[in-house]
Amino acid sequence: MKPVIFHVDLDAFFVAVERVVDPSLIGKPVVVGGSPDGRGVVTSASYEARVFGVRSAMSAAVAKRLCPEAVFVRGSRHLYGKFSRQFMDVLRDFSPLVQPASIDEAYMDMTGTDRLFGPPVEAATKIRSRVTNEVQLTASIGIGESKLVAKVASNVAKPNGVHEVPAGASAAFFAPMPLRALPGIGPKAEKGLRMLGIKTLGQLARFEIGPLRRSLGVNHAESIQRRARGIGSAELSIGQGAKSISAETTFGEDSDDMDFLSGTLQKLSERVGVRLRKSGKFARSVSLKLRYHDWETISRQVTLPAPADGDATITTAGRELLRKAMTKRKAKVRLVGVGVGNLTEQVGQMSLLEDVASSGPGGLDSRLSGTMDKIRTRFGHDAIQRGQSQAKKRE
DNA sequence: TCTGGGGTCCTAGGACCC
DNA sequence: TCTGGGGTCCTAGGACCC
Repeated sequence: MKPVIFHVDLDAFFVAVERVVDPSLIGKPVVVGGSPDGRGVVTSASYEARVFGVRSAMSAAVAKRLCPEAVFVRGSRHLYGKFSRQFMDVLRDFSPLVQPASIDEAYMDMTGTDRLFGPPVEAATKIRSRVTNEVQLTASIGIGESKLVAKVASNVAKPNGVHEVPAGASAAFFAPMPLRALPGIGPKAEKGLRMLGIKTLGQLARFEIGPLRRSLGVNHAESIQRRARGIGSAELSIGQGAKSISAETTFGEDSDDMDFLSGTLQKLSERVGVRLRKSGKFARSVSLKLRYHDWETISRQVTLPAPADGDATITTAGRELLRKAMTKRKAKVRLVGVGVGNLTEQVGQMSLLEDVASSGPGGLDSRLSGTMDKIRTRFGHDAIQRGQSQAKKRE
């Protein structure tokens, strides 16, 4: 049986949620994102704002210049998470195979559901009306024989529509499209391909592999060309959870004050730690990210002696990386970030020789952090703080 | 115009082991 | 005293996506 994959994508998600909460925003140009007076960028713009050229990822200051009458909204992760969960729950009523791809989109394997919901387009209509009724948001759905085709099709369907690409018609569907329509071709790849005279996916699909390899690298060239021909996987990956967890912040003003940087790093580490413990996993590595005033961005990583989930372990490792990095390049910094990676589900057998009393799983740091999580859940995040972060409150 | 925050995947080099 | 080849782990950086 030919696979039937849906890609379901909420329309202008952040803006749409803000309008559910505050209906006075309906019909106005709305920009969700950072402050236009500081270093904010646009996360999402309503269609009314897009008319003025406002796009996501552009600086909020520029957006304001393009569209002075736009309403700027800060946005709340928490709120978006709530809507996202409701949305995913609706999808799971239609198929057990749902793969969330981000906060506002998911793939569904709808193969063989005809008898339950009718042919694909009819099923898509049912899903969309349930999303509208229960989550108060509109969704667009792309239907194809692979995740790749479904994803591109949902973009064609936008806003508030359905687009089906029949099995076997994928290559023809892609052929006239511009390069950037293919997920995986960004600004760099587009530039390289344009220099070869390639403008459409059809041209890319037929192009000689030799020059493509020289432009994109051997592996990338072959995978991009395969995708341009409409060939993609229909396999959904379900329920693996995050592979890394990180938190970062950009300062209002660049700083090279070690006390300040170190204090910020501790707060970020605690935020990461809370999410890590919530996931039930343990980290085998800790990473630091620094962006200097001149936009040079570095990352440094260490592997921990044993998997850990405690705040102090993350903070200590991050501090050590920070100290080394700032010794090597002492310049003002605009962004600092901390992350954990190589997450493991289970804790291996601990060697008796290993000193894990303080940092390891079930060790002092892990248990203390867990206790702090419980207190924070009951009384709020600021109810309790570990030693050193109190003196350094100056964000 | 001046660039957020959260992720994923890939590449490439060096260390280390057999 | 002139050095192979394969595999795995670790680290750094970059492209890309939402």
